[in-house]
Amino acid sequence: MMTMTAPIRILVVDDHPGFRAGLVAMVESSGEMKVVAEGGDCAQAIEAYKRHRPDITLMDLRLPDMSGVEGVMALRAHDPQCQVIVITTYDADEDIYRALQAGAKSYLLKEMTAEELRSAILAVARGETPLPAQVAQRLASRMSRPALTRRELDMVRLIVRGFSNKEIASEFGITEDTVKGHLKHLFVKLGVKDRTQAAIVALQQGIIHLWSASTDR
Amino acid sequence: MMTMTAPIRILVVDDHPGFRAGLVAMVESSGEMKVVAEGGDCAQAIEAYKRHRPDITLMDLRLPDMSGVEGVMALRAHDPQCQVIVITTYDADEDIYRALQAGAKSYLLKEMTAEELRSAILAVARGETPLPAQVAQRLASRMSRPALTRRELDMVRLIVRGFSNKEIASEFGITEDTVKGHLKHLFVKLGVKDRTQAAIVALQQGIIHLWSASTDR
DNA sequence: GCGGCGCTCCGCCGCGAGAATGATATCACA
DNA sequence: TGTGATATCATTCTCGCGGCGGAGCGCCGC
Repeated sequence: MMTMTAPIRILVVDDHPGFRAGLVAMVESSGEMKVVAEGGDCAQAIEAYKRHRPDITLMDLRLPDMSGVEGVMALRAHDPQCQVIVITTYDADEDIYRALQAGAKSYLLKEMTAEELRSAILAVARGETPLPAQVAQRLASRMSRPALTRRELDMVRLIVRGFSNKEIASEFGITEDTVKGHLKHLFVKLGVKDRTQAAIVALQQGIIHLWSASTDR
Repeated sequence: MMTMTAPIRILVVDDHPGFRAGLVAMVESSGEMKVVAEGGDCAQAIEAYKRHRPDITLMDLRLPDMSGVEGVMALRAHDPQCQVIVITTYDADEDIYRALQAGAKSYLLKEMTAEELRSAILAVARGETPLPAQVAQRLASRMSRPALTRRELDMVRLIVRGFSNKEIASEFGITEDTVKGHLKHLFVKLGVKDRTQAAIVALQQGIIHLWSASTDR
């Protein structure tokens, strides 16, 4: 049985040793919480979670082995009760949406202060889902935007990789006219006029990422 | 007169309080160096530099008020002898090139360990310019690439903002044919076939950034 | 059952984009 | 002085892109 005064036990997952050290310092500057384990990728995170059963997990979105969203889902698949707070530099609305969708309890930006971090951890420990004003605002803008269909996502992914309409068509085994139809809808939803702007907007909003669309990184 | 055993005095500039704390922890885990001041943007950095005259400045590339490259130039304009180490998540070759061009003595990625950081600081303090293998490799690939002219840079900037050839032409007061000519050269240099791919490649290589091309961020 | 939505396919049509080629002026540098 | 790089403007041509309208099919939910 956990008493009221027992410190909150925390797992930190980030591929930057420097930022991990910073998180540890911020967390442990107060006696009410302590870091019990650290990890640099999702595999280590799951391993550490099983061993230490932390009350709260702080997780970066961009990790070497898989995305933080996948990491959150993996942790929740293993323990649906786990409390994950995503901490990242990426404030694109789609990233926020997906992370919360995956089951994250909060979404913080790396610009946050130590006080903001600790108050968010305490709130999540109380069962709340605190969202900073800036993040909540971006999430709202995501909500008011029409969702892209699977096909439209396929389109924008290949557009960013430089595919022509014909190449996209043969990639999916459909007609070029069908591709044009999807693009038409895509442009309307993104509020753009051509494929180039569609690619840029998709990158800005976090719908796709350069590190997943390019050959390496 | 500084003696051999006096600690190296360091200024840390990063807009993330968490990462600043991590850098401080990593630096001060050894007695041979200490952080004498911190800053969250370039203005604070220059202010702190004038007051504390640090031996070495650790600077992030992305800052709220101006880019880290501008920050390096500003510091060196004030004191050409200043020793700046850029520390960033961005490993695009153009970023590396510009930072070193601006006078940075080293370029480290945030994935580095505490040991790598400290050895780089010691090396710079000795007058060397240490570059991690990964960074050196990307810098080399940048070197083997033809440099873009000023006009070609103008082109790619407006392409990323969704301008058509006609709009680009009127923006600069030149003919659409001239724009086409520049684009032709640009495509060859970037190794692409159309404006969409040019935009993507320019973003990947760090020639331009979404946060400087879009309306906000 | 029926409407709505997503996916598919079809036509027509205008325009912008890019390829090919050539010419001229300027400037830096050898 | 000549050579190369840069920037400018021009002509012609082809083709991919995107606009516009229509239409059939399957799935899901009310």
